[in-house]
Amino acid sequence: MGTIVKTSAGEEIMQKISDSGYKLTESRRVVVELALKHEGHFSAADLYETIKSEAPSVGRATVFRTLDLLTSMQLLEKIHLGDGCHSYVVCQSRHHHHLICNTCGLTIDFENCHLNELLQDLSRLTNFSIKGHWLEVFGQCERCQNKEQFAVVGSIMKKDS
Amino acid sequence: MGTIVKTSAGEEIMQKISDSGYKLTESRRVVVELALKHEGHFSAADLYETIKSEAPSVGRATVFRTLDLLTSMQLLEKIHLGDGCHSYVVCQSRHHHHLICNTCGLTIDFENCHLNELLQDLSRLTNFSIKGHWLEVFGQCERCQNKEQFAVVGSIMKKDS
DNA sequence: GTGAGTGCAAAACGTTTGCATGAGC
DNA sequence: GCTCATGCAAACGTTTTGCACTCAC
Repeated sequence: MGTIVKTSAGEEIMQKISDSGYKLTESRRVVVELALKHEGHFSAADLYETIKSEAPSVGRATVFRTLDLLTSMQLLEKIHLGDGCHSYVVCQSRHHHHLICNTCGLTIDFENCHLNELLQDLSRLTNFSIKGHWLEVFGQCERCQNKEQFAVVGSIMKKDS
Repeated sequence: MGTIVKTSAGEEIMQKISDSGYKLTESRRVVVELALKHEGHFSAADLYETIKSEAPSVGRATVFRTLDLLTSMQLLEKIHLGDGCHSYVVCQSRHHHHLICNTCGLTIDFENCHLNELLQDLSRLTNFSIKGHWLEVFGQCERCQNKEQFAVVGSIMKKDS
């Protein structure tokens, strides 16, 4: 307990932190490694819960500060879920969007949004100077679709267990 | 001061509230009318500030409760700004998206997002069952673009006023 | 050695809730 | 008159901040 396995992706991020002139501290390494452990998106609270059990010496404020740092370096991205909560996802490419599983949180990136034509039309019609856009797609991943079928059967079988 | 002008749009919303079986109270009327006063999006805090000066008897909790009610009736929609704050916009049509001015908050709805092809591709590639999507476009409206030009000139002219 | 970074606790923030009172139907 | 809705205040969860200490450079 308490041993944080260092991943290569984590080391890569630590390198970028160092390259940007920030110090390589143990707390930052913990936050980075545990953030990478999450398959999909995660909230600050999720991450802090994990940290409390795996590396209890790291404080809550440090989690928020490190998440902010990573977000400002575009290594993480803040996303919004349907219910209004915000979460973070690890960020790979420059301009991209997310396909998010509402059930398990699995997040898949995609790049080409084919929106250029729409944005040009909008700009022409409204005289807005368009600065950016934000697209998120919600659904259910293959695994959760299958699980849900099993779950229904299961709940019938062991009702009021 | 303290006089809430009743708009026809406001009366229309009040009618829908009544039709849905909710009571037509003075507080709800105040929230609806002052929400309609906002040209673009507004936060709960924005609205409560306005209410504190125009109708100070209405409590904070009522503002939140009424915003929730209007959102659940799809008369308002909760949107997310780039910085992570949520705001509300008055909602006209069924499926639509928003073009938002980053400077003044002016919000323009548009309906056709031409995303069907993209969503089909995504579904095919990932085996996700796609439930919905969310698109917001950010930019600067014509008026704010012009204002910004003046503002630059202005600040040069009366620097350190 | 120095200052950026930290942990802790308290504060701030936005939002929700419990409850006695009041207004709409 | 009955109930829903309200105002108030307190509680809540999340995020930020102030401060003394410490660790990476």
